[in-house]
Amino acid sequence: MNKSRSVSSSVIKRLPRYHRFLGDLRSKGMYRISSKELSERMGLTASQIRQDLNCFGEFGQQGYGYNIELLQEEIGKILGLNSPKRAILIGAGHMGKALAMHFDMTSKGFDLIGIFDVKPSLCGQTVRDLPIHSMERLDEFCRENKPDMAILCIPRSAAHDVADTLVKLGIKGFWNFTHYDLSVDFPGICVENVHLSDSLMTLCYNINRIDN
Amino acid sequence: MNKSRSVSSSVIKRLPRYHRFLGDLRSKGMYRISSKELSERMGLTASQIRQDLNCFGEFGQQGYGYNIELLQEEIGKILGLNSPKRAILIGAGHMGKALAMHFDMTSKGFDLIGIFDVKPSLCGQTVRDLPIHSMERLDEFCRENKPDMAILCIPRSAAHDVADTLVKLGIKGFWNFTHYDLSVDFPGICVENVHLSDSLMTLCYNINRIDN
DNA sequence: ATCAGTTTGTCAATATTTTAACATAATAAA
DNA sequence: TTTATTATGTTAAAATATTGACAAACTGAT
Repeated sequence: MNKSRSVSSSVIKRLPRYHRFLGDLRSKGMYRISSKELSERMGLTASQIRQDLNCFGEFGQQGYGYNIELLQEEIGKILGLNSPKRAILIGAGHMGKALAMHFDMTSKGFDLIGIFDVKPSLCGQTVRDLPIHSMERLDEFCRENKPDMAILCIPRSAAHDVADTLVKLGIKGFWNFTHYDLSVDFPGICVENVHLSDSLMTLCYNINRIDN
Repeated sequence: MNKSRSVSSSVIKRLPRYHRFLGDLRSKGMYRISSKELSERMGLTASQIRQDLNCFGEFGQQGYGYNIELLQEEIGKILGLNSPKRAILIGAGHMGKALAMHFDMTSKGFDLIGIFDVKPSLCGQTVRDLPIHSMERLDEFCRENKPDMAILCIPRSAAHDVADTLVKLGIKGFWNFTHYDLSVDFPGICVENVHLSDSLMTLCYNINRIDN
């Protein structure tokens, strides 16, 4: 099914959005859609949608379009949402807690299996049935539970060292909320930086542009 | 100083990252840097950095490089961080509270001036010295305080209608944490979608790729 | 069964983004 | 002062990404 050559990251970054829109259409009771109609709803070109999907196979039918349910499933498979990976959360401050409580990771390919924080006062507390462990237990926990990925909600200053430790414990990817670019330090490891500051500054720029 | 033709969003999206790295260098006591050295630290090409900066003016000197402090200031000005805009937060659930408490908006060009939530039990509570208002007070508040921007931390289902109301009340930009693409609905309004789900799915894809 | 109308997958053309190359100008050392 | 070195701003080339065009294939109505 997969075409062998590697797919550009521009395409990959659009897949979750397709997945989301197709989910919406499904919940509206729709069962089929053409690239043209989908493109209008998403604010893209039909050509781009067809081009993107073609990186992975042929999911549509001429004269008919795409089966919405089928296509969403396929994109889910491509993204790997079906076989959840184990995730641990490092840092149970406001952001960490918000993510753990508010965010359904299971439907996005991950299961949260452990929470850690340096702060002794937090240890023992429970978030969504998971106890917050002391950082001292990290080593042991990772060897027992083999998590695949870590969510970093820790101060900037701690980011590099904690990430270094985690890489040595076998962590393969980071969802990084720290104001620090991990990708530069760890080539070969997957990093998704969520730089909230950056997006806010971009918004600031854009608001100024329409004003002036 | 500004060159008149509009600058591509690829360039704009890199500016906050430059700003951040330059801040780091400053705090390390460095005062000058060449595009070559900066590129190595950031994992870019020197050419790209020079090209990017050139969209806005000439900030360096041949044979010397860039003055770090000066360049950071200039990028801050370009982004508009100097003249803070007024922001309101809609939705004081976990994510909303985490942002309000955890996040320094002032240094990113915004001042948080009001918080709103539909839930009656939250109203009256205080977050960082700001009271949480009922949504009924939104109209009055906006007319009095003229906020420029709204942070949306509300359920998906409410997103469109709330945004619609806010646009009518003069809001010019959204920092949108809802799983919903506002940009499609409101052309002309600035929207920064923070789709945490999307970045998590992208990470899932990438972790699978290195596994297989 | 036939035929007009759709819509895909793909190839080719266009546009955008990134990288490389280099003339020019400043630095810093002799 | 002179000269070798450094490093910018800018132009040109290469690489990517997006869009347009169309033959082939299916739908659905007659």
